[in-house]
Amino acid sequence: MSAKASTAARIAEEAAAAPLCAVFRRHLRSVRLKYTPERAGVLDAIIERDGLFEVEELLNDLRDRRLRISKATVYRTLRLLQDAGIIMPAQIDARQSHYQLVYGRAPRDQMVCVRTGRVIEFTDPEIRTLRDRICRRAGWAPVTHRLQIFGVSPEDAGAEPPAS
Amino acid sequence: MSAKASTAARIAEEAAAAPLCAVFRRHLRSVRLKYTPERAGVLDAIIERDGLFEVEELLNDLRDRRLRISKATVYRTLRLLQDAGIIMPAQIDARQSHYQLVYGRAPRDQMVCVRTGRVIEFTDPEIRTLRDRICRRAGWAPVTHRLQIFGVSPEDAGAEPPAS
DNA sequence: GTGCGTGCAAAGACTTTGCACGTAC
DNA sequence: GTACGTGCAAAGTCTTTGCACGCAC
Repeated sequence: MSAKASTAARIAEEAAAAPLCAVFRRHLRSVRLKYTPERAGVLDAIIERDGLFEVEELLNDLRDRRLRISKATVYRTLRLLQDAGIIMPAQIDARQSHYQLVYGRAPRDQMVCVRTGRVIEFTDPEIRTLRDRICRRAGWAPVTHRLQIFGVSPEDAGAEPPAS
Repeated sequence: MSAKASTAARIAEEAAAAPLCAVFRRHLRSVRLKYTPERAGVLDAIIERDGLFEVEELLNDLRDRRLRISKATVYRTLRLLQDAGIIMPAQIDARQSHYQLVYGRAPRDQMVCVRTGRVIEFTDPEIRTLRDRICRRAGWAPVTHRLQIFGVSPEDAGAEPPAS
């Protein structure tokens, strides 16, 4: 990806990110809950992470920002954000819990290197087209999808398999 | 899927299933481990399950067959089967651990109903083609993939969202 | 007798829950 | 004062590990 394309993508994402807190607020109101500083803090940290993140990272980020938000609250907020359709579990790895920001952006697909575990995110419009075609044939209404391609990246082709 | 197609598929799968224990045995030998009755029992139970399964189901199946194989051994065997490339984690749900049989069969993709959590497996050749094209462009060597399409199935269109 | 395999129970990693206290309308 | 939110610690769920015993070559 060129620097130019990446910059354009970032600007587009920042524009999309702006209303996220509004989306969250709207959802909370609809279920009669409040938009508290803790909840806002968690969402902000997620937006900063831009895409894929782990709970552990989020907790660190919040700690770094001197926001003292308990683990319990973070987990509770993650569930609310899921309900709001803002994030979804990414499930890269069974042990660690990864989530990804999904609201207002095309689903990010992942290529995972089976040698090193390295994850590269990408979006391919053809996947979406194919997904919608498959759904149409089956009579389903598509909502989103998750695609993980496992393979060996050229950089890691000589690497040892991970310790696991 | 018609009864005829399903029968044909089953026969094909049974043919493919036969050598699975040989594949496992070969892998075990290559890492200087033994093909024990416990390990065979776990693999058999997985083959019976045909595709997607959870650890809990496996444990029940083994118990039903009066095979007393401890949970620890099942988990240890699952790891070996993963190493052998026979199964892989399916990660449908963060809580339950799902696995799927992958050796010698096209990866099964899943459509997950967001209303009910119902999972339907399918295989679409175009997905594989697209996957390989994406890999080629990126210089990766494809190994396998996992695709989950989330949507609303026609049968469940009126259903309540799950309790979660 | 060395190496591997197993079951059991304990320990781990991560997540959820119960509870008491706070705060806002 | 009612309803919701939070932190803390405890409980829970699922998985892995430590250890002693057993078996096979």
